[in-house]
Amino acid sequence: MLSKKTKYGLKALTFLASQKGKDPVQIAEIAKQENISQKFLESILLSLRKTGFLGSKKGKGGGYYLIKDPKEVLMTDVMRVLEGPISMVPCVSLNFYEKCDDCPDEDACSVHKLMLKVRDANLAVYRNNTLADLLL
Amino acid sequence: MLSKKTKYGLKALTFLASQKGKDPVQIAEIAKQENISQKFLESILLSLRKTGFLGSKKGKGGGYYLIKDPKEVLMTDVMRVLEGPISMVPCVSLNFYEKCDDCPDEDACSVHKLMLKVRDANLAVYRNNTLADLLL
DNA sequence: TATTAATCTACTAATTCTATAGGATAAATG
DNA sequence: CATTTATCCTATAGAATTAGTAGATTAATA
Repeated sequence: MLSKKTKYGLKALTFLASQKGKDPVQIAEIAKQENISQKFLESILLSLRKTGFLGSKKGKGGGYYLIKDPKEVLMTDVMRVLEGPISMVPCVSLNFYEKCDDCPDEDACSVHKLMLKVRDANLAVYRNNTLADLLL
Repeated sequence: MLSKKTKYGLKALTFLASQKGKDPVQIAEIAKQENISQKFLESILLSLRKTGFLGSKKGKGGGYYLIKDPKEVLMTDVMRVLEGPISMVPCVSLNFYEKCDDCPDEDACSVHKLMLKVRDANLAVYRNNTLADLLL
């Protein structure tokens, strides 16, 4: 299941991408438009800022704004930050690889074999979609 | 992340599929060979029996055995039983559809749009793989 | 300086996951 | 028919994760 964090994060990014200008948008505005708990959204936007997707401005007229062009924002990167590894098991992860403690031989593992295919299929989708592709 | 339940279930199914004869295999034997907690595996095998993947026999010489030919066991069905819906959000699920309570218009939802593609990609993998494909 | 809005820390409630315990039931064997 | 063997079933408990809340702080603007 997709976490609410990811769901809300994607909606917020899409909302910001759909704004005409590059003026900062307040958390409260995004939360209202997208039906998201404001306090929860607050922490999500913060993490998106710390990972380089958003910029922010404090005080009056402040808010969040996209740093890059939506066409340059790959879903692989967004998903890894919001949802975590794209792989369903660490032993097939490109960016978060870990050996299974219970599995003596990776190459002989049926789960490993299946999850490799699943990983590749998901990567293909995320690599071929940018924030701009979510816009309409 | 793939749950341990699914991981263990897949390993058990593969183990049973790799057996030469159709003689029942005891839980203890599978648990030992695959490094799985026996009691946990017990409940997993039980659910696989109740959903028509396995048969069982009690008493001495008893155990679990595959009911179908591994070639006939689709990963779509296995995954749905062990891991639940293949879709990451209910609003794109074929078998477990539910409307999002926060989303006024599905067709305008960026998350919906992306997750449709993800679902299709995953379905393609699971539909094209049977238990027999995990064997080597 | 007053107002506005993001920042940060800490905490809580609910849910799900991963088991474990213990007895009931059924089948085979001698 | 009694004993052994192994599945069946219910209940429960600890750990981890998720989702959300509270409240004080910091920075920018007018």
